Amino acid sequence: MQKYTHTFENEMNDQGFLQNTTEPKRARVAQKALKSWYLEHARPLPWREKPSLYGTWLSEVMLQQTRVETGIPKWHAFRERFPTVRSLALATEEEVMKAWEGLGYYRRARLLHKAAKAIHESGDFPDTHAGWIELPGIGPYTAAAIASIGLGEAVAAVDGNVQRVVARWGGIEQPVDSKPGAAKIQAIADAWLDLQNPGDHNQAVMELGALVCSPKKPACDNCPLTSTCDSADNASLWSRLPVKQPKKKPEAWNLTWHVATFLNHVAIEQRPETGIWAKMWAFSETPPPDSFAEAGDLCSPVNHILTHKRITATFKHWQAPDLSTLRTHAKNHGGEVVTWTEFEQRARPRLLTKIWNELCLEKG
DNA sequence: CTCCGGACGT
DNA sequence: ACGTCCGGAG
Repeated sequence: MQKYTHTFENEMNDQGFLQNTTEPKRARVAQKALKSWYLEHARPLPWREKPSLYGTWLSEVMLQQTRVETGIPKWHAFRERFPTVRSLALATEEEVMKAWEGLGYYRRARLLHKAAKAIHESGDFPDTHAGWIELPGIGPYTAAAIASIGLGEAVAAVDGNVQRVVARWGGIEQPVDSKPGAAKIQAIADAWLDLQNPGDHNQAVMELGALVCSPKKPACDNCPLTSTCDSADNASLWSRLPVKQPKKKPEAWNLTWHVATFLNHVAIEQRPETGIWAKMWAFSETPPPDSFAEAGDLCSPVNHILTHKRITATFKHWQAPDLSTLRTHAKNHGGEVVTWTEFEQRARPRLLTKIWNELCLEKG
């Protein structure tokens, strides 16, 4: 874990004078400003109200790759469904997946469940950063966030918000996702860290990234760091930062789902353990045998754009001659037959839930 | 459309 | 170091 050992060398300022304030001083000035700003501007987020390790852990995992506004209602619903880590540990994976429905990155739900079992098994939550990072689904950021917020451990948490704030503040031009770039970001984050109050400090940096130092239009006028920030009111700099390594284009993907039905019953299957929508419930990607009557498309092709795939999904409708044929067909694919209403209880990809009413309307 | 965002498997 | 996983906002 990162300690407060980094030191900066003295630098010339842009007037060419040797600065009488060393870089660590500059970091302390930023830290102080951040602290008082946060006292005034921290949002009343639900997991901050009655903080608990369980609530903090859940919020941090949910907020990996998920926006706060999306996370809030899901966090409440999840806590209601699984009030304790024990109840989560004793739940089935199916139930956990269902509670995660719509949040995306479904592996997070399975890793959260695995971690809950490990915590339940060991009798309590880990009480150090080192303990947390051992758990499934807990990486460097999440471990640091939980350890600082929940345990008061002095570790700097670096997420996307922090990368942006720090890269702009320090004028870091290297890609933040490269090894040298990440090291620079971490060094500054470590130098900023408030050792007395690491949890609030980390949240302050992230809050600043969310509320003020936003990706598109940072509000430098309202920023507590303007006096020390390299990018303050410098659009040609902040608009380029943070630098990220170029990402490859998503591939186009045509997906055909074969919707085999008999009256209000439908054959469904659980997707494989790996790949897109792992272990979510959907339709078969292979057509049923000849005894099924082709009944056209259930709806016009649906476009669903993800970062890594541009999906065009077609829903081909097939009518089974009778219920037992439908059941046999489903069973051959490791699937099962349910009513549409029962299907709604399963964890389904967003692509399905977003056009669910159209599918049901046409189901006949 | 473009951009945003952590963990983990390879 | 790079690819794979999702969904929502602008």
